[in-house]
Amino acid sequence: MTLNRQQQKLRTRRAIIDAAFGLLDDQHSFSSISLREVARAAGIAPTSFYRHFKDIDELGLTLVDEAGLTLRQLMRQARVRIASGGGVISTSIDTFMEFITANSNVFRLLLREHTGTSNAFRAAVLREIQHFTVELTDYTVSTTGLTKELANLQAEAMVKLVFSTGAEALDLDSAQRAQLAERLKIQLRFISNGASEYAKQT
Amino acid sequence: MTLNRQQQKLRTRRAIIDAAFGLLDDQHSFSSISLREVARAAGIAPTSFYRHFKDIDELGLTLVDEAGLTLRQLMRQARVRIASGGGVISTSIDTFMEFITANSNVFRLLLREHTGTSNAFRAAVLREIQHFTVELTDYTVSTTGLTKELANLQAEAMVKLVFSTGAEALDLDSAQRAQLAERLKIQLRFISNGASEYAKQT
DNA sequence: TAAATTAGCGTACAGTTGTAAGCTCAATTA
DNA sequence: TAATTGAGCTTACAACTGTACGCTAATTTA
Repeated sequence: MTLNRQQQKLRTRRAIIDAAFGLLDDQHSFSSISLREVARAAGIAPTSFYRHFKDIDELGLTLVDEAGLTLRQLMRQARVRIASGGGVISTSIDTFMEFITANSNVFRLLLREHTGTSNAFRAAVLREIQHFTVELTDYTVSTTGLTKELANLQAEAMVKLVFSTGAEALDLDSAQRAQLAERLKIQLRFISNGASEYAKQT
Repeated sequence: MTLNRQQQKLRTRRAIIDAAFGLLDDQHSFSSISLREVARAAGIAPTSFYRHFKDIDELGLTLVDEAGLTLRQLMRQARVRIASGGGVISTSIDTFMEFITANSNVFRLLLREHTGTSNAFRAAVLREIQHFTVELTDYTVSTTGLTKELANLQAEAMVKLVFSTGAEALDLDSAQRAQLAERLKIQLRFISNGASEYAKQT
């Protein structure tokens, strides 16, 4: 079972991407790792890197894209779980917390590049998060009587709060994390109920 | 009017701190600037840096501390404005938006180090933000009938939402920023009203 | 006044970075 | 089969990094 050229190239590309993800943790951000480090971890010569990516930023955007894919898997998983019963908020947050526990480096990448030094990176992350917000807006419109306008405001606030809390959770142990999740659920109910009230008043 | 040694040393220290702040913008984070760059901008030899700071991280923590001070000025300013009339939420957000416009580099520093690679930095920023939350909690307890527990949940959600929105505002022009501020005010009302409702129900 | 302290400097060095140039050799194409 | 392509390599270099070491000269202390 020999690989042809294309397959081998893809395999090396994968090795680079995986190596880069593997180098990320709470102490190492994407901007702090060098092209040479990535190449070393991927088992290739530094100059071979250029056969796959124009420069390190192109790799970074690829990582953000892959992180976005993982995020969408999260959404799908949450939908499945909600369909099979349980509170919407509670189920979503439980799923989310499991996600950042299992994919903390992926989540960290998004968080950091969201406020990072590259405009392109920030825009790419923003796109992924907005995807989240749009989805939640649609869901809210279809399950409540809220206008699209109000649903969007509610969804945006919720997503921001969830991501912000997720960032905080990264530094906590699982007991504290569970506690934080419960607090978050109440806070999301504030928003949800507050938006309904607001809709009634106008 | 000659300076003595202590005064001169303080003056150089200030030059280093100011130089470091001056090097920060949307494209340059603290971790991306080098000790040599800072020294160059401050007009001293690289090795002289060590007469003032143990290493670059010690400078970083100093910057975070100064940023915290600036943040507290913001709170004070908001309190003054609220006292002289106008809605609490609206006045606070207007003050906040002016603050991040006038001190975008300071705010960016806090945002970035909040999710940065240094545990010490993250902790330092967290402390500053919690200061904010505590203050808002106290205020909420004293102006509404909410329990400290609920007031704290409300304040935390609000602060997270405000900072998160502030991060987004950094990349926008003033017109978009104003629009974002109005949306934020409504979202804060969601939280405020939602929390009141929640308190009634229990 | 003599001695001690110290902010700031210049020199130096080892380590790392990104990437240019050109080679090898296996897979692909003609 | 012969010619072409291209992934990956080695070598090389200039630019930069943090920081060790020891000096200078002015201030401060005794």
